Amino acid sequence: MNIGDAAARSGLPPKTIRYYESIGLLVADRRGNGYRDYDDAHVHKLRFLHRARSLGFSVAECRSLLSLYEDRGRASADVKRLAMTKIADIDRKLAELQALRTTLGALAAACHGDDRPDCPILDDLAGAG
Amino acid sequence: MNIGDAAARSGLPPKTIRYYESIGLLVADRRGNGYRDYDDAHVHKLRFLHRARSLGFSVAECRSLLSLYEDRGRASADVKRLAMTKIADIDRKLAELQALRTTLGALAAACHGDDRPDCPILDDLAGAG
DNA sequence: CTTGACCTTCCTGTAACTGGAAGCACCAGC
DNA sequence: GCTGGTGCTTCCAGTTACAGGAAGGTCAAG
Repeated sequence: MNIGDAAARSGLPPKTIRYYESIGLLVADRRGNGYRDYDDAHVHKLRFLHRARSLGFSVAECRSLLSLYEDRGRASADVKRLAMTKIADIDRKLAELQALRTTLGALAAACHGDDRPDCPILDDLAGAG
Repeated sequence: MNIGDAAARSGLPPKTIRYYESIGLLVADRRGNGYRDYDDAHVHKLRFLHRARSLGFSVAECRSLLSLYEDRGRASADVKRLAMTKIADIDRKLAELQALRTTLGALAAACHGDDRPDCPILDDLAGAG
């Protein structure tokens, strides 16, 4: 099938699929006219990549996951290790964002937000840096 | 003072300060030898930028904040609006990350993580995309 | 006078695409 | 056979917010 159909079935835009091929992540076959040619196995892997990306795995991590996926004899521990690392990353980001949320929330709450020039938000930015 | 001192006092690397100047965010004076020259007002604004960036404001938003900061007659409502938008962004990201965290956590918990090839994480990636 | 630290500009690379231009392929209709 | 429209190809540029590094000028100390 053409890249457009593969895109529709995988949920990834054609541009992204070509990009993945350009970095060697998933290379398609070619037909006589130069068009890329996809079969169900390709689409399956594209969906795999789509899901993995949406779960926050980087493209580099997707490359590992894909090769683990294609390796019939791999140990589940290898996959779990990647997942645990990713979870730790997420927890760090969550903590950071929550701290930001708290700080900004407090500043916004302290700001009366009317037409007066006095503003605790700017005061904080100016003073606490 | 030289850019190195301004960097030390503001907490921003010289590279970043030059970058900010290159995009017109904060332009320094120049001395006869071509060196950038900073005074306390510059350093103050650099610290302002440093703090605002660390609070998650984009460089574009920092530009707005800085011009609001320099505008003695601005209304605090303008600043608060920016902050509230940013808070909404943060809340969206938090929700996304928490959903990721839940999904990945469940997958990792279901994976026995030993040397057997059976792996719920890969099964999910393969099937749920 | 030399050494080393600091400054300058410019170029490249990062992550993961997205948008757009120029040009070929294919199919339907006339 | 020709035309139109859609889809495919490649390649180039832009995005965000810098970081790394090269080549070369400047300055203070010894």
